[in-house]
Order: sequence, then structure tokens, then C-alpha cells
Amino acid sequence: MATVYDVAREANVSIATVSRVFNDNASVSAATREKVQRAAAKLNYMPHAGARNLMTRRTDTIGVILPDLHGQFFSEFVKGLDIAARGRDQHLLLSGSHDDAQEMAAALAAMRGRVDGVVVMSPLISTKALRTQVPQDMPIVIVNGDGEKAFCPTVSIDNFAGAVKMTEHLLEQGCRRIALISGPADNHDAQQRKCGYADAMTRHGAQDDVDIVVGDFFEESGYAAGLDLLSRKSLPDAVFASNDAMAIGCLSALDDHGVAVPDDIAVAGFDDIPLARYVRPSLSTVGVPIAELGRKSFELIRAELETERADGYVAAVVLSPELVIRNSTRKARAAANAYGRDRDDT
Amino acid sequence: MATVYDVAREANVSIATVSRVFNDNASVSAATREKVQRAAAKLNYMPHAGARNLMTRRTDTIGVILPDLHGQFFSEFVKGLDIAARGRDQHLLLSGSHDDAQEMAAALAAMRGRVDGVVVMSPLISTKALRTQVPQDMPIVIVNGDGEKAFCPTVSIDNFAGAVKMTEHLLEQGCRRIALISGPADNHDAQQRKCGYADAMTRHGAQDDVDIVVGDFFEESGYAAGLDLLSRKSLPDAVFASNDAMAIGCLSALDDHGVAVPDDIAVAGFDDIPLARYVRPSLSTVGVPIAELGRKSFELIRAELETERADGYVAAVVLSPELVIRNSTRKARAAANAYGRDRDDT
DNA sequence: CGGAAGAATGTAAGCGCTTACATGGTATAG
DNA sequence: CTATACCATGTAAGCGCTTACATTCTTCCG
Repeated sequence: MATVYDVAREANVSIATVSRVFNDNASVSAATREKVQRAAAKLNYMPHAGARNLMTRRTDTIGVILPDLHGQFFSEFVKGLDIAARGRDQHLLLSGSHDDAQEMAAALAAMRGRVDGVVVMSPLISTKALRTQVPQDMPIVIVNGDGEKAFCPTVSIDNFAGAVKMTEHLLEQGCRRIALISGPADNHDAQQRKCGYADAMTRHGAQDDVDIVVGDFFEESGYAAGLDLLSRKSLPDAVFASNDAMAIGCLSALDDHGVAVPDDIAVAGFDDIPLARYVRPSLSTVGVPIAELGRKSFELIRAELETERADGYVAAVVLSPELVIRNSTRKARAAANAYGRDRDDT
Repeated sequence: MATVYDVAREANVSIATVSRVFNDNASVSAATREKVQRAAAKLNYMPHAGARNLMTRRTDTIGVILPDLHGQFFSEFVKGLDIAARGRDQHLLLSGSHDDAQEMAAALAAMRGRVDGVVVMSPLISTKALRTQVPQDMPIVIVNGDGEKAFCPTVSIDNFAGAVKMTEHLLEQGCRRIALISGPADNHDAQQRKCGYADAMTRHGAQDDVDIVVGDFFEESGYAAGLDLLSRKSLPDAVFASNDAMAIGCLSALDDHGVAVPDDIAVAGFDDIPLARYVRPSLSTVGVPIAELGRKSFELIRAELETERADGYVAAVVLSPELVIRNSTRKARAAANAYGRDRDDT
């Protein structure tokens, strides 16, 4: 592969001139510029980004460190990041499927010299632990952290508020006995959602009807939770699954046993994955702006890189989820338009 | 941030020794090794990958160039790649959402010096066009190309065979009038699936029942196609959607109009996205090993990098999809186990 | 017509590392 | 005790670029 030297020789100029042409900010006469460009084209020269990075001390790439996430979330998040990155001519260095703090630290270390900063999503590792493991001067943004005051910018979803909204919606529908299918105990999102549910129940005087079935965010556990509920003496009025995957699993269990949703029992999820509207009955859920989460993280990390942060101030963006009401919680089923598409109430 | 020089000074050794310790292949006495490690720890030193890359002429990262793909596919593919990459201590430089050849070329050029090789997925750009745009010495693997004999290794899905299998399955179920919801005309996968369908219909003497409704791979178009079919004088026996998203859209349209699947009409998809088993009725589809596609592309690109290729030989891996029969095509519905989960026939 | 100013280009240092080669020191054999 | 070998370490070049500074060549004014 050709280097600046080859191009310089071919064009009869110095390497500095070649470099100038390829960074078109310096003064180069039109004639030489042309000469260099022709030489470069002839030799099929393209700048070596790695070498350039070394001199300029920027890589124009952002590292992304992710836990082992399930389909939709991963996809949407990375997509949000990717689109934002491309808009600013930045690259994304991806490292996914980390499920413990040590692995993440290793991934982080390996990124030094490859990226300008990193976006770390870690529902498992604590913000504090992260601080000690990050190369000191590496800008970092935490996504969905543990909610503690962080040493760096954070962006997160207001899981608590989302869970409150959904619980209140179910109460408004006349449901009283609302069961929650929880997520993994070590997952912050899951815990916050649980708290939101418990809080709303309590505030509306339904604390005695709090009923929690343990799940793990996978469809299977939603199905199992559904079976659990079916085995009770009497079915609750509603089930609120901590994520859509489990809600869908639960829907399957109910359907398999001939229980009608929402007439016999209402079902709600959390996340609003694209297919939530396509299951039958279409699933009411809490819409989490995942792609937005990705976009926002990118913006924060770029801001971190480009501007000198006012001392002590760190951004903490909180994205609010919104209720998306579909058929699975519409107690007055007749009201649903039988011949139209689902209409989202968003 | 500390460099080798800082560590060398702190440990009272030369930079070469520091380097040796961090590449633990050379001979360094246990005592000095320890000394260096302590100094490095004290200064919180971590090697600058960029600088190392420059010398070693390898980046341990693979570029990934993707078109603008929809959720599940993107996610699964990148995940397959990512897991394979992490297993070999390699990184992934991602660049997605390219929808024309020029953009892809630019992305490719920007990767020179950042990656050791690239995996390009491009259902749009022709293999030939790609050849001229790739930096000459940049190893490349094409995923799901146009099927032409390529200048580089390729890995693809046998869409034709998959469509034949599903069409034959539907015929076996006693369906005769099978409609196809096609994908975008400029998409190779879509075209191959269409051909497989047409071929199977013809070989089984059903060529007169070939019936194609145009779709675009999005759920919406599946819904529209469903409405189109509903407006006919008589409903076909089956609908074969070129992907699951459209099949699910179609299912919604049929459900909205009270048409029973599979009793009134069978519905089949293609891809086997995770939620295919959770829609009701669960969707029969053609299982495409997407993560496997990612894994395989990674392996091919690494092989390309590590081994001298025998002259003229280029690998062309073709992954075979498999039928996944669920309830949406089971004409004898009673046979389905009413109380168990869906059982996949895989 | 001399010289200052400015535009265009060249020279060379250096980004943080690896590695071929040189050097010194110690053990082993003759 | 000297020669040989070998192990541990140091020296320095260089990966492909960018950029501060030096140099040359015009231009233009007094």
C-alpha cells in the first residue's frame, strides 16, 4: 500500500505537501494540489488512519461497551449510537456481551489508544467500581447506571416513573390485584421498575395486593410466571411484566390455557419493542426511547471531548418513558376498533 | 497518561524492557519483570494500542460495514460477529446504515489503518463494483452478495433452497393456491426467495397458481398485502411472506378481519426472528442462522488474514436455512398440543 | 533597484510503541 | 585463567503520518 512518501515521490513534492493536500486546511497552490491528487489517485493512496491518530491524538472513534443484552435493546441502542456517530463522521468500536466487571475493565483497557472516549452500559457494575478501572484520562459516559451521583456524565431511563405510570393506568382500568413479574435482582432497571410498581400500589392504598413473581427478563420466565399465576386459587386482575419479552411469554401461557386477555386479565409490559404491537392482543407497554438513549450517549461523550467541563458539573440526562396503551389492558374491549390497525395512544 | 518512557524511568530500565514485559514473549528476568509491573501499576500505565498497531502492522480489529437493516437481523448478525471476535481477542469497528455504494466506499476508505480486514454486507452494491472500491490490499469478506463468483470469500444464505422448502411444505399441507408477498426488487435475498417459490410451484405443476403481492420487508407492507388478499374474490390457501416482519403484518390484517389462521388460510414467513414463536398463531418460517452468518464471516476474514490463500481459490460458504414449522401452517390444527408450548420441528 | 512581507514548499522532529542488533555480564568448558 | 556461549538488557531505527519552523521564491513599495 502506498504511503505519503510514494505519493510525494510520484508528484515531485515533499511529504508535508502531500499531507497538506489531504488535510486541505493549509495553503497549497492549485497546481500542486492537483498534481498530488493525480499522483495519489494513480497509486491508489489512502491515508493511514492509525498513523494519523498517533500525531493528532484523536481517533474519531468512540468505544462502546455493552453487557450481554437481548436482541431488540442491543439493536436499537447501537443503531441510535451509530446514526449519531455517522452524522459526525465518527466511528464506533464495539465490544459487547460482557457480563462481569473484570471483563469490562479489560475491554476498557484494550480501548486505550483506539478511541477518544467510551460509552459504557452496565446494569451490573457499580459506578464507583467503574471509576477506578477507567484509564484516568479517558472520557466516559455511563448509560443506565446505578443512579448514584457519578463522576462522569450519565444518561438513563426513568424506570421508576415508567413503572408508576403503568401501575396507575392499570389501577384506573379498575384493576386492583396487580401482579408484577420482576426482572433479575442484580439489574438496576429491574429494581427501579419494581420500586415504581410498589410505590404506586402503596400510594393508591393497594399495598396489600402487591404480588411479585420473580423473572429474569427472558420470555421463558414470563411463560413460567404465567403458569405460576394460573395455578393460584384466583387469577389477579392484571399482570405487569418488567419487560416486554416476559409479557409476551406470559401472554403465551395465558393463551395456552384459554384465559382471555384483557377480559379475564390485563397484561402490560415495559420497553415497547417493535413487535409489542404485533402480538395478539397487542401489548400495552411503557415505551422506552432506546435509540434516543444511544443518540444521547453519543452526544454526551462528544460534548465531553469537545468542551472543557465546568468544574464539578456533570450532566445527568434522564429520559422519560411514555405509556403506550394497546389492547392488552383495555378492559372495555368493545371499545377497540375491530377493523382498524392498533392505534397507539402515544 | 503514562508512556513506556515514564514506566522505564520509574523502574530504572530501558523502554525496550518495558515493552518486553508487556508482550511477555521475550526474556526478562523475574526480578525486572516485577519491577516494571510495579512501576506500571503505580503510574496506571496502559499500552497505547494505536502506537502498537503502527509498529506491528496489525490492529486486531475487523471492520464491519452494514446496510440500513432492520432490528432483529442487525442485532443477531452483529452479535454473532461480536462473540466470535471476543473469543479471539479481536475488536469490531462498526459502520452501519449505508444505503448506497458511494457511502460504503467512503466508509471502507476511512477504515484503512484502523482495521486488518472488513466484512461487508451489501444486498445493494454489486460484487464487481465493490472490488474497485476496496483498498487493494485490504482483506475483505462479502456477506450475502449477489451470488456472482467473487474475488474474495463470501458467505451467504441459501435463500432459494429455503423458499423451495417452505413452498413444498405448504403444498404438502394441501395448499394449492399459494400467494407470495415479495420483498424489495433491488434486494438479492428477496429475489432469490421469490425464485425459489416460483421454481417449487412450477416443479409441482402449480405454476398457474403463482400469485405475487409486492412488499418491501416492513411490517406495514405485510399488513397492506393482507388487505390486498382479503379484497380478492376468494382467499388463497396460503400466504408465504418473504420475511417474518411482513408475515406478522399480514397476520394482523387477517386477524383484524376475522380470518382464522391456519384454518382459513396458512401463513408462513422467512427468517425465524425470535418473536416468530410468540405471535399467535405461532409462525411457521424458514430459520435463517443469522448469528451463524456473523460467526462464519468473522472466521473467514480471520482465515484470510492468517493464511496464505492458495492461488485462485476463494471460499464461498453457503448456509442452509431450515424449516421451522409452528402453528400458522398446521392445517390439522387439532394436532397441536393445546397445553404445551409450541414445539419447533427443528 | 534593494529589501520587507507574504505565499508556497521543504526539513526534520516526534506521536508511543516494537524489534533487530549491539553490548555487557555470568556461567561453563577447555 | 581465557575463550565460548548464552542470557538479560540497552540502543536506536522506524511504523506513516502531522506540524513547527526554516527556506525559498515572488511580489510590491519606497
